[in-house]
Amino acid sequence: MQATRTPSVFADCSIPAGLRIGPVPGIFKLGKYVSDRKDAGVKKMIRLVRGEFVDESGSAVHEWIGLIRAARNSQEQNLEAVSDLPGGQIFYRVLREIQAGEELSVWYSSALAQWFDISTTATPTHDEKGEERYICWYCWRIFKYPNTLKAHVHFHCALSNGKSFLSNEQARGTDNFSRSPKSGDIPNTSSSPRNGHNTLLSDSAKRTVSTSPATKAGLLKKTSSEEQDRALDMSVTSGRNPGHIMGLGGTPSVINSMGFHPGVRSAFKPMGLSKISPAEVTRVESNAKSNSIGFSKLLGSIKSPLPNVHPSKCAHPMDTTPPVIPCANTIRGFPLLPHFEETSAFKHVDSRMHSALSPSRYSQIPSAFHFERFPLSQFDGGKSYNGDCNIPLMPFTVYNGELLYSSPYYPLKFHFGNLLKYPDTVSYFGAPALNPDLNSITNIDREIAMHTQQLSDISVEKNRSRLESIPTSNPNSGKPKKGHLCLYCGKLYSRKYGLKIHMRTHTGYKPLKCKVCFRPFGDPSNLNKHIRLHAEGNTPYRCEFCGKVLVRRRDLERHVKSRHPGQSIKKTDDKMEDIFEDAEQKSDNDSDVDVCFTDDQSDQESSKNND
DNA sequence: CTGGGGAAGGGGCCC
DNA sequence: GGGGCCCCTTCCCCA
Repeated sequence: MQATRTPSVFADCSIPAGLRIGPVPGIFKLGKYVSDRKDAGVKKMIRLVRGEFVDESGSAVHEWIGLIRAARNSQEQNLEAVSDLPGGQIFYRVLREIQAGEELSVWYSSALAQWFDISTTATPTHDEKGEERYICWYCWRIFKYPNTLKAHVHFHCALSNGKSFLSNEQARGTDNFSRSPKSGDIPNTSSSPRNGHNTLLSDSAKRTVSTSPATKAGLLKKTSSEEQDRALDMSVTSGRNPGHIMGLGGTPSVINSMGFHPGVRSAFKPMGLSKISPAEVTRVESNAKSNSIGFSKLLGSIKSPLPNVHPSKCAHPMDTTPPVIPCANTIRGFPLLPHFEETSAFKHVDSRMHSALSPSRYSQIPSAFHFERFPLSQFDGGKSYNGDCNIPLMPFTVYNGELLYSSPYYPLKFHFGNLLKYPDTVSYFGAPALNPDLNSITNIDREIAMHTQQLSDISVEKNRSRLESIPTSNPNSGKPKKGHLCLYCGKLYSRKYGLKIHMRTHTGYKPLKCKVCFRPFGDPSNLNKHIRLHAEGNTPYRCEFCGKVLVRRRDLERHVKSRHPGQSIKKTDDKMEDIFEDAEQKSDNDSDVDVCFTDDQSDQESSKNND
């Protein structure tokens, strides 16, 4: 899915430094929607008229201030968000003179960043090209800009709990960042803004918000549009909800006691893997497999991984209350899945997987909704229901002999499309994993852990629309569709292999590498396509009108269409066909022997070398 | 306009 | 025959 292009605010005239814009209405969530990529949206021009900022239609500040983009770094930042009092009204202060035509771009002042528990620093690392990159030491995502990383950690990272370990130095504990600044000088009041991203709003809650004092005061004069939502996420609960996340930022010791040590490379692998011996992994896997004997047995074993939490409370996995997680393979409360194959996510289902998927979300989804779409009979006797909550842990259905889990989630691309790819095929643990499967487990588990949290941000309405597009075996919908269903996005594939490759788009697992440039690929077809690029001059498509050589038929067609309008490509050119075949054969040979290899193969090779 | 990658569908081979 | 896989091709998106 392509991200909606949102307007951004530009200066229509020069704006002198020191001026204030604001106040910012609504719940302040600056940066929640910032990404490394900046879409070219509609320009909203603002100017100073008699000392007041208005846009081209004369609208006052609160109408458009939410459209001002979050700055990705200090270079593009020309405003800073400030507040006179902790928890008070927030304004944007002009840091330097803004030229006419320049985009307004804002980031937190230091004080405000502390108040919001957002890191004030992020130390870059460098990629293989020497370009600066910012790594989230929780989930290993890589960002181009410091602020996108900060926002990621604060708003989105499933593994950070919103904490701010951003730089290598911080991660190693060489400063005080391991301690939430908010637990210090600034009191952690119920109006503290952090935590919004962990909440999910019911309709009633939305109504509550809509009648909040802020709304009544006219600050939220207009219903929040998508655009305004970027900065003023009004659709989520604030301090009015004394919810389960509150206190997270103020209880760092509890979090740390869970054994996570940012920056220590083993800190990630380990939560899932270091504590599990290969034998243990095998055991868990075999358990899962044995469970697959009967779904009723499997489903009946589903329990919350948080034994201290009464199911009726439907505690969120991010809740800080239960620091003790009995499962060995967890990431700070996010259970890691046992070893399972890429495509077997619906095959070897472990009970903890389901409980990891944030039962609290379901606690706020009208249960009738699930019942309606997933009749009890489809849940294998209803054993997937939590008896105390009377809420289904996961909408299961069994179809074609496979356990289908109809994801109520939105397509994941929606969430990750703005993020840079992280180095999927490199070893995260300093050295290549001895067992390639373990490496893949890590990728898959990490992805799932992240997806779990990312997905928890999604509104019920989106879930509903998503669910409605999921193929079901509903007798009313005619002949049931056959195929292999993707756990994540609900897509149906006619072939299992197709699903396997597709799953890699969710998990990020890219076992194939170009041996020339080491670029990783998840899809062998794409690797082969890529490999052709290395076959210099040996490309099969040459323009018969100008001699230009192109690597794909599409390129040639596009080229002829644009450069030689009216001309057409000959249907088949024997000579070209020969060249193509030669190139193909070369490519095939190369791909078998020299050019591409999988992690497995490379491991075999390395082990041979070691021998 | 062009180059490149992501994703997916379908044909075909091998076991 | 079915499963797994490779490969080609196409479409789409993006820089």
